[in-house]
Amino acid sequence: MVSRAFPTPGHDHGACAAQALAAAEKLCQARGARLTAVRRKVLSLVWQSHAPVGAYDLLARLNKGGGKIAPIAVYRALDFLMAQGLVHRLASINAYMGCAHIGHDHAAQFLICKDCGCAAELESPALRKALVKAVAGRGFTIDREIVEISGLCPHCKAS
Amino acid sequence: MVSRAFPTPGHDHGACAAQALAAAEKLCQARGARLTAVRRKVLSLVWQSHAPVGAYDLLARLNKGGGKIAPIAVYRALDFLMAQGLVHRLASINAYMGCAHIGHDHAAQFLICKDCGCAAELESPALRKALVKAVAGRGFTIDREIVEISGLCPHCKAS
DNA sequence: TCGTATATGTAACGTTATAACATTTTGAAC
DNA sequence: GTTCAAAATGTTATAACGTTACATATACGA
Ligand SMILES: [Zn+2]
Ligand SMILES: [Zn+2]
Ligand SMILES: [Zn+2]
Ligand SMILES: [Zn+2]
Repeated sequence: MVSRAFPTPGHDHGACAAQALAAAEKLCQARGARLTAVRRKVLSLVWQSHAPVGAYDLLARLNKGGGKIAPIAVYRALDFLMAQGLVHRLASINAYMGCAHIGHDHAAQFLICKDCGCAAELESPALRKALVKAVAGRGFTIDREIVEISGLCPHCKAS
Repeated sequence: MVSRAFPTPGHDHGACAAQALAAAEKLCQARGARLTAVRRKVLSLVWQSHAPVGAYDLLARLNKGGGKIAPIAVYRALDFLMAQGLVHRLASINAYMGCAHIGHDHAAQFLICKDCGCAAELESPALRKALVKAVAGRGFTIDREIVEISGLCPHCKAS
């Protein structure tokens, strides 16, 4: 499920994953984009938790059980998924996470917990606005924005 | 010099570098931090331009002329320089740039031009404030913030 | 079914960063 | 000045992340 709160340790994550996969399926169908077996598998692996996962971790999970998929296959799948807005890349930790706001076409901001490894999208219009405004005076034309905030999530802070 | 505008192609960059190196020297002295030969050299290489530079680029420049310095030496120097706030790392491009606001102890934001490769620090209190505010409601404790905006600088836009 | 565009397979390679351990340098205490 | 420990550097190898190049297979409309 798309939750506005930071992912709770005990939540029904099966629902998150199922919802995300279903939405992806639907979106790709609508666009005529081909969500192939490999891509679908990678997407489901990305959604195994709310902790962003590295490409080689995904690769290992894919190959668990004797597969021989090469790194490039994972990167190609991730490229497709990112192009469709189904997955985000977190530059600060070289990892990938499922998008919780499929279809919104957003420039997202991320919260990353250093303790549990989970991440969440902030998607704050106010922050985005402040950013655009801050840049405006400098004569700079924005193409891409990366906002990644690391720290302690509420659940880890409590424990 | 510390310029508030995006670095101009024709500016007196020798002055930028000289000022930055002098400030670094002074700061380290005051702190009792050891700005050794390697570290000073790396810092000066970082300041060769306003375009963030990769660690292996720095390594190549260091070894130009037959040196045999290993990668780890560059990373150690960069670690020191970052710890002292003299250099920033840009996660989105795996590159390093000199800090233009030595001593301010700031959480900086960066503008990166895709065309000329130059970068500048934004250091907008308003943006920082908006970010903190946006996160506030989520119960998240901020440790580190990464804001990297890529696009076209005013000079490249003009040409 | 033909032909082309898209997707995947295969192998090698490039780039970025760190681990582990030996040696040297530094600066202060004696 | 000698001694000693901390800090810095040297050395070697390896981990982690990502891409190039080219061959093959699959999908899908004409
Ligand atoms: Zn969940
Ligand atoms: Zn946490
Ligand atoms: Zn300059
Ligand atoms: Zn430019």
